[in-house]
Amino acid sequence: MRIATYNVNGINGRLPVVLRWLREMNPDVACLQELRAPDEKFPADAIRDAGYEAIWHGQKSWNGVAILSRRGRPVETRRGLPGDPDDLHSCYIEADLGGVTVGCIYLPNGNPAPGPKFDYKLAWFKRLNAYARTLIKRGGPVVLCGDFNAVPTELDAYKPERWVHDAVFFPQTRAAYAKLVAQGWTDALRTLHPGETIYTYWDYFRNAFARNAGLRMDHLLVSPALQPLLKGAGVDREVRGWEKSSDHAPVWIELKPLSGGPRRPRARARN
DNA sequence: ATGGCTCCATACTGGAGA
Repeated sequence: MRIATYNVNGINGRLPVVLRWLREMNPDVACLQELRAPDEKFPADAIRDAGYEAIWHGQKSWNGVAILSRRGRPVETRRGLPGDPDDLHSCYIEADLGGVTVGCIYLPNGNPAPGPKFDYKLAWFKRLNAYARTLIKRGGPVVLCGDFNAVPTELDAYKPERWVHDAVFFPQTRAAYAKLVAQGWTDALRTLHPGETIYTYWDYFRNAFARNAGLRMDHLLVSPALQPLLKGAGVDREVRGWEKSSDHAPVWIELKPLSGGPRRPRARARN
């Protein structure tokens, strides 16, 4: 089972790229961020024609998250993080997909930092961490993925010194991310590829992609119950080089099939 | 410190992204 996350930077402007990516990479589940479209402008028909059922939480111009599945309709379990009923930003949606809980995150960017936008980012991060802890305590199989707008370590940035004044690399941002992972989550990309240069974002300026001047800030975190099933992780890097690409590339994990339960014999292989 | 590029809105320009 392949679960992917992709910050599309405008679902309608990006639709041809997204459909091509779904067709070529064929993820079972796709979490999208930065739809930048209200609910009524989500291209549900085109996505259904591509073989995916979807749930989404849109917003005019900014933010917006969606979960797509080609293995049956995602069953929505939450939209929006708990802890602030006045927060109207569309930045979190969650679904059950065949027994796996998948949370799709668009963590606020927070620039300029310091300032009120950065304060909002840190407050949002704090709410995420509080909620993520309840997921860990519940003990089930969970994937939390998306654009965290957090660059975990210096290894995850080309020329990290250029980013020290940016909200994605601020010490408080990295500390919040480290605190989240320390709850028991496995950062899939980094755990399976320790020491490697892995980027998921290259800005549109300065020919950044061609120079591989990127950042790693799109992440897939798996809960302890899923960690033994994690068998692969990667970045669909070539998508970033396609015509009219997002500034992010899709990122994915591959999970072994969930067993039907501790006492149930393994199902016989289907042809 | 700024700009480079690209998206969206309702547009001939500006805000946000990171």
